[in-house]
Amino acid sequence: MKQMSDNKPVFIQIKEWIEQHILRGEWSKGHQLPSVRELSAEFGVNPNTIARTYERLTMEQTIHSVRGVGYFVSDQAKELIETRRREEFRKETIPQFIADMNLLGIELEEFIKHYNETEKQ
Amino acid sequence: MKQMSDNKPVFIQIKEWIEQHILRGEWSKGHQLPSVRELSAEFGVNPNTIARTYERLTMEQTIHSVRGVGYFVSDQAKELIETRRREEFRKETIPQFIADMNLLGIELEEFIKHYNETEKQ
Amino acid sequence: MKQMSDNKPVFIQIKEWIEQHILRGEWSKGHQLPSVRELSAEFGVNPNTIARTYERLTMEQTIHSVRGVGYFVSDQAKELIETRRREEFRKETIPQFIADMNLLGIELEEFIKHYNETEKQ
Amino acid sequence: MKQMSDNKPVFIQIKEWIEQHILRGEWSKGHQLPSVRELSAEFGVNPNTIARTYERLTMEQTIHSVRGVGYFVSDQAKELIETRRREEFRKETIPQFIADMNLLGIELEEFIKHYNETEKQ
DNA sequence: GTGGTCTAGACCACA
DNA sequence: GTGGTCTAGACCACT
Repeated sequence: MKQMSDNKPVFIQIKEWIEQHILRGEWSKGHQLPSVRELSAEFGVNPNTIARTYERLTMEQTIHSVRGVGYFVSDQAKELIETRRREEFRKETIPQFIADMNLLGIELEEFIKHYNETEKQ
Repeated sequence: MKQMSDNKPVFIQIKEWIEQHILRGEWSKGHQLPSVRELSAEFGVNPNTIARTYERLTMEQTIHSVRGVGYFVSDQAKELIETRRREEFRKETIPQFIADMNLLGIELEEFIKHYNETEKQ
Repeated sequence: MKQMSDNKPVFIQIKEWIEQHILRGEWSKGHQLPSVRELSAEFGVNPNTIARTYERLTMEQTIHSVRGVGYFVSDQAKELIETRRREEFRKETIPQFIADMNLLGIELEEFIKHYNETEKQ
Repeated sequence: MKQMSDNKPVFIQIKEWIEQHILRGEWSKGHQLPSVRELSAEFGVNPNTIARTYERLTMEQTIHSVRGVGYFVSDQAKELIETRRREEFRKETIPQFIADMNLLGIELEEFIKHYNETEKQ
């Protein structure tokens, strides 16, 4: 059974887990997603929770359902996710991150060191 | 009346607003904070909400109360906040930030450019 | 409906009532606590009061919440409570108790007599 | 300026400070207490707070006022305080203390050791 | 005036 | 159903 972190709602965590697969190219367009039952078993959550995740992803046009068959990754899925996330990252995450660095006195050098160490792995 | 963003709970936003004042040195140790009623008027929220904020800050030993008198910034307040936040930033924020950069294909150069532009301001 | 003494705030009394259950081993790690509404009915207090109790126990890492599910006893709960209480007892309660004995002229023998009588019960 | 601990209301702390003097025999019956102004200066509190302390002690017949002269320790003061405190100590403090010892697994031997060490000082 | 506790009731997010 | 946040208003203890 997959492990989940705390804090975030479960259905958001599963949504992000799915988006990771798409972003990394592991699930490309047309790929069939695991069934609701399958995924609910894997995460140990109520099927309703998975249904809710799929519903949300459908609303965002990341996936689409084919009645009686299952859910599939949409054609534009990867681009949509990337665009949305990049924009948010540049407009909100980066400025906030830099503001925090300044406030806490974290130097750019320290960040670059962290970055390079992560890259090597 | 002070403006607040959405997303986060109000009492957390006010907590962070207070911590900013302390981190920036505007409210140093021994400084008396605005009274519960005063601050509730300033933010346009219920006094209970401010009381909750102060209660939490008290439990974190950032401030302390004197009954019938008011709330005061604790001696170790700034150090406590900085220590807590730096630890969280290094252990959680930075790794997550770098993971997102990689996932979204944001280059280190772009980040450094953002950083330098922010610095100049 | 459970009975409570006066003097102490209600939410503290309920907090201690919960800690007793944990200390006595009746509620071990992973045990699900009564829901906020359930306990508020049992003690005849407002749900907010129970929520406050649970919130404080959460901040002390004695319990933790799972949204939409409930509150659970944390793994380290018993040890945490015991450590905190023992420390307080040794550093504050015992010295104060002995000071009072001396001040009031209560002899050690009398205390030991009380102690042994209690033990037999 | 005298130091005060936290937690307890100031006027209670001052009340207990006065009672200590009487219990220890330092202020025997007929002894004139410090004036309100004097004591308020010594403790660094508002004169109202001292007035309230004296008022309470007067109500409990521990002291009495002579108009235009000051406050004096009553004849039965020491006995009154001792009786009240001893009763409370035997009926409430000791049983609670022993219950806590059992709950926290503090042995009688440890208590006696604490007791003897305090005695030597 | 200050903080501390509590009730009553609302609305939201989550499973 | 669960917890989480917030408002409105009350009463108390303390300075």
